Amino acid sequence: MMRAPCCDKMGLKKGPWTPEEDHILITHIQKYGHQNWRALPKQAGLLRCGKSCRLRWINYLRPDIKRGNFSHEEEETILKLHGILGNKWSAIAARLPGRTDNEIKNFWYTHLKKRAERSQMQSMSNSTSFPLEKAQASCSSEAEIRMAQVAKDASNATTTSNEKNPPIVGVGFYSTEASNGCNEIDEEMEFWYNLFIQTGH
DNA sequence: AAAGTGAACAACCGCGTCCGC
DNA sequence: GGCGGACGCGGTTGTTCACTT
Repeated sequence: MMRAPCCDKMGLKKGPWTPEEDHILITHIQKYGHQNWRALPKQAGLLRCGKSCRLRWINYLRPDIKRGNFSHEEEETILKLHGILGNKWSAIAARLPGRTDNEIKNFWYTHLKKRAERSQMQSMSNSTSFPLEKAQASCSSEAEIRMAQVAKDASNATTTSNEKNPPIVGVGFYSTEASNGCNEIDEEMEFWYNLFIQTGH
């Protein structure tokens, strides 16, 4: 199928948004809403493509956006949800009110990825005394199975396209818990299971 | 003070899916 | 049921800024 050209149209501005453009976009959306992103820039008198407007609004101009540093709780939540959901940034963002998928994605790649990798390396070295595979094999609890199902459902509910992402395997931060035994994993699973239930999935 | 380097963040791009015609 | 426009998502790139040499 032929894809309609979007941002490559001649005459459309690219690059950083100016305060004036932000003001125009905010005013227009507050007045008329955003039923049609494609038509919006023309109606508002912006030399931007609809995609660019949408991104700007969703990631920075929405009134409910929470700016500033991530709290420790938010960090932990991202780490855990990423372990469950993988790179489903929109699904993760849905569990963090005021945070956007782009913000979380950036935060992951600049901060948390290294932490998760360190954690994984640590678990690798620990695995000589207590192999992860062994732990996982013996810990394939009912809670774990439920958790996988819930995570899958939650992911499907919030996003539809994602064949590209690898299967969700909690090797990263879960592995450290794995080395401590099954009970903690079960508790962890139960916690996140309950969280999903409470949030409606 | 200038150059180099890496981290952090903003924005763009391509693709898959949805949905109306 | 097929087509095509629009939207949303995730990956990637570009830019800015802070820090080091």
